[in-house]
Amino acid sequence: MASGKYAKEMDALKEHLAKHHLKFTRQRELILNAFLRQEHITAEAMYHQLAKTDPHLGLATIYRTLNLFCDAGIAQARHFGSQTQYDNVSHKGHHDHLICTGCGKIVEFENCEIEKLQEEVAARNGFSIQTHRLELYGLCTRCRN
Amino acid sequence: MASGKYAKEMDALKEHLAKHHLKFTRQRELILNAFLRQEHITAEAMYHQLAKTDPHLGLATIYRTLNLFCDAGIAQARHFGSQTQYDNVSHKGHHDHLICTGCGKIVEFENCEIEKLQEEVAARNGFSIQTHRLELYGLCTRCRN
DNA sequence: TTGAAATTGATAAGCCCTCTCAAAATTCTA
DNA sequence: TAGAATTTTGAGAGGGCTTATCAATTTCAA
Repeated sequence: MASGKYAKEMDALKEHLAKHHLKFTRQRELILNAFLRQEHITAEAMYHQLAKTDPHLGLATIYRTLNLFCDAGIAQARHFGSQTQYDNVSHKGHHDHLICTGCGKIVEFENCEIEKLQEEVAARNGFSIQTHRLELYGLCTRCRN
Repeated sequence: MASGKYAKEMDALKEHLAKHHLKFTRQRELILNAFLRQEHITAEAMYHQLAKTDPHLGLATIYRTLNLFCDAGIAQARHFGSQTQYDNVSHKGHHDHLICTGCGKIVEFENCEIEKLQEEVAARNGFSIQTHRLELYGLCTRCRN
């Protein structure tokens, strides 16, 4: 049992590592702690952020580790524009996105009723939801003219 | 007024072209007709599909044209994996997905209540929805053991 | 402690998409 | 309708983001 601020996710990671014969490294711990402070981040952004304290951390390692987090259910990759955003699944207030197809504007929102209906749909099909992704595409007020 | 199976979209395209001082070309007509037969397609897939009958149609032209369709409101780009999917906006019968993170099983579903709530959220934020994407990730019955 | 196996960092390579530019096609003008 | 002006096309070069490669290092189980 790990202790500390992010004990739950640390345990989830360790369990995933053990199950797949992977190893717990300084870099993985480092990147996990940095990642969990964010709601969502790109590999590039994390690279620059960590470079301040760990200048020798490679970009490839960041990518590999964030993808590992996705496998472990801690992160979720989302393609946004030309880059990949890694979302923090455990972040409270999971939010969804309204995306304007005209100007690219993004509005975040949260809706409990929708989430409840999602649970119902999942239950009807024998699924237990771990996470979800909802993106609404349309035109914002300004672009509708 | 265009005639034929896809008259409505053809008119929409011509109107957009006229408004922006662009030209109506053989390639644009060709690609539009091929595109409207699909629910969604990638530029690469369309390139190979059209190569059978028009081997000299360039990939860059496909990309340019599909992006033009997006500007004209006929198509909509969506990043999926490493590629861009161009969705046929006029296509009805949108469905969502339940995805098992254990075995990869995918179940399609449709839920009017969720769609209604989506409309409400969008309206509250001044958006008019063109399309959406909803994916629920979790474990199916079998994988939960 | 020791050896097998996994990971790392640097960079090359790959993929997807856009840019460039001369030749061709379309549209406008008279 | 002929010619001029403008846009588009096709082919390949270029660019951004991500993954593959590989020798050196680190982890972990026995």
